[in-house]
Amino acid sequence: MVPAGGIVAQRRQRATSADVAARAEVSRTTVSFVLNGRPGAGISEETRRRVEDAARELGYHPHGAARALAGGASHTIGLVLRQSPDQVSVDALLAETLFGIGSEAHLGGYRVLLEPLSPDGGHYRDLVNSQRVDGLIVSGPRSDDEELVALVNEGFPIIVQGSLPSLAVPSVDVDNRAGARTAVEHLLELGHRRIGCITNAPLAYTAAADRLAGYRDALDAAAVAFAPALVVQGAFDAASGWTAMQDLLVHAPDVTAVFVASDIVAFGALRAAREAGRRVPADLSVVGFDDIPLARHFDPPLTTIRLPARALGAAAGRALVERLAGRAGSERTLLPTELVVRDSTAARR
Amino acid sequence: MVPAGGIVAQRRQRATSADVAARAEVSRTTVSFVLNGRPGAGISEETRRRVEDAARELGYHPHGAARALAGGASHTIGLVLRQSPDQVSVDALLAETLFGIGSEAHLGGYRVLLEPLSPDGGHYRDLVNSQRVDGLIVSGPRSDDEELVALVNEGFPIIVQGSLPSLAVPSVDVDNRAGARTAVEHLLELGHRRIGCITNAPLAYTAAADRLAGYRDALDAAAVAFAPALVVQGAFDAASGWTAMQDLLVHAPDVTAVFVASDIVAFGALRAAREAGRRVPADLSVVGFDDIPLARHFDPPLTTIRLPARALGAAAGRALVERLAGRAGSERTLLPTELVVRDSTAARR
DNA sequence: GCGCGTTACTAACGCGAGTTAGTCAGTCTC
DNA sequence: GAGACTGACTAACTCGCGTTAGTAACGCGC
Repeated sequence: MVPAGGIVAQRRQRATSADVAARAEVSRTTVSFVLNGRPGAGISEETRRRVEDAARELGYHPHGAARALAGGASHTIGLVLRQSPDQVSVDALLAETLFGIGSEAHLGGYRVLLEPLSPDGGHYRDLVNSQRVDGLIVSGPRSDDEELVALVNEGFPIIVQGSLPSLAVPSVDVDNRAGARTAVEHLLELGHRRIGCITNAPLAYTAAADRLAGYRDALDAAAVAFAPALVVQGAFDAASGWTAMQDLLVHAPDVTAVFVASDIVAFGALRAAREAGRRVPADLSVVGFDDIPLARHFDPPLTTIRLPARALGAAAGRALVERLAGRAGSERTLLPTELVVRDSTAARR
Repeated sequence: MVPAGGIVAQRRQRATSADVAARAEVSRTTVSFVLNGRPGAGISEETRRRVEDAARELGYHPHGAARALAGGASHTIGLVLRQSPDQVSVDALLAETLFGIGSEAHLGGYRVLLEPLSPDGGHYRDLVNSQRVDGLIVSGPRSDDEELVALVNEGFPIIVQGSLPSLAVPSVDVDNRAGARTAVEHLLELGHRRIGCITNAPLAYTAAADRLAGYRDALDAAAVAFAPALVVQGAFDAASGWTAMQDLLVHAPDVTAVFVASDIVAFGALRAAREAGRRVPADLSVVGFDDIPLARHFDPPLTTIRLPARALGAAAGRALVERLAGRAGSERTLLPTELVVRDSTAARR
């Protein structure tokens, strides 16, 4: 029968460690020792069992805040997400990244507190001040982020996801340069020599500069002269790729291949190529970068460099967990990329 | 001079409310009253100022865990993110959604704790048990989610983002049905009468069923007979759209327009149309749904229904905050969509 | 000059854990 | 058989804050 008083479900009173102690007829200290598997604490097998049984029977779950207060650690890491133009492709892979971070955090016994910031500001300092997080992962950092600089200088545990050459802080990123190099090597192997490059963003962005450097690396290694006229800057979106490819085909009509340092930009570039009457890959080979989910459905399906989003998140999470455990990891982790060959590239005729 | 002992920056000892009290020469209680602006507590202007000054000078920030423990509320909401196939398009808009949730949570004084789950399982019950969150937003729920059912029955504050008709729980979703209707009305206004429909997912997904219902609504209102042969099921990705459109054009070659209930699926459909020699929009008008960032760059730029991702997140956040404040909101919130006319639709010739 | 109501505070308890410094009984050593 | 040691626990303190119950001073009415 439903007790009088209403339809609201009775909220069973939470069991505390004192309840467990009472039920197991031991002290709270013993409960704490048993449940936290404290090494070196002499606990008899019999007592241990009694405590564990009592905890189970009462449905005991330690109270997070109490534990944080007493233990001096929140067991929580903060994830600062900054929405900025260079993130558009990362956005597409955001879900993957989050899962990566989350799974590693869990392995280390941490939860993830999210702090989404608008591009033009917003503070996360308070997360640190209020001791809500033990460490931070800052994604898409800007070099003019004073909060970040201050926190790093104070020695607060931070891992940056992305690149921030101006600041000495451990970071995790994809190996943009090596990835770009791989992309261009693929084109070289197909016999192309006049290879254009459309950047993913203005070169002030390190990711863009790095990818361009990878392009040059590949050319240098193959002893192909670098021609500045073959490089056009894109800017995050497909529209920029469209105009960039138009430019390129006008000023360097003899290119037989183009490395476009972003799938989204490449999407626009493909269209421009089509409109200029160049068949891809028959007349023009195109390699992208990122491998967004839609890339396999481009027309033609895009050969590209896969950005390991989940692994990236996992690496960031792991690095922070390691750091919090006192094990200092490497200062900079670069994740390898992978060439995914589809139908937008072909041997030079 | 750097003090002996190492390069590690001195971590200034955090100030506690007791420190503030000492400095202001009042009791800790007074500090608490002042800083929490407690109504009805007689505090003289002079004292208030002394406390505020002391707090500022010491750089005092209340300790989150202590506050949670004493206050009985974590001031944190949990966000459960489930990665499932029907989320692919939502994924593309995930960043926006997160910002929406985050900003509303902040307004209500809450932080967001993220719990990413794999499609095949993972638990979030523990977030609740450990009192780490005061409420939950569950995104992409499944009707067979027993944890969810149990928590809802216990009266735990939950807002579902998406649809879950089988469970009586407050939810927030985009108005799929009305959006689809708008899309099809647009086609009808352009003079089309043989209008196909490619669903975004199998009809077991409520979003897919709702969008199909909106399609029928529009036809009914215009007294256009519904023809089952004009409906083909898509399944999340562009490949499914490709085959669906091929099917449709074979079995109903006389269609002059198609409503595709997902931009990503539409992307594949556009390609199939092109390959079948149908020019869009001259021979065939296409309307999508979602307005993913890339839609404006499709070939042709896609007319579609905008899914207000940020507003969706904000609505979910607001609903939960309201609920936690004891103000019961509506059980179900449906957000309006907006027709975005681009170049994939034209008047019937 | 005693009670009553304000005003402006404060002492002390409680939240639910983790942790330090024991206690106490039994065993081993020489 | 006194002292050292070990094993198995526990009393009591701590973390930083919110909050309840109370106090002390003051004015006011009669």
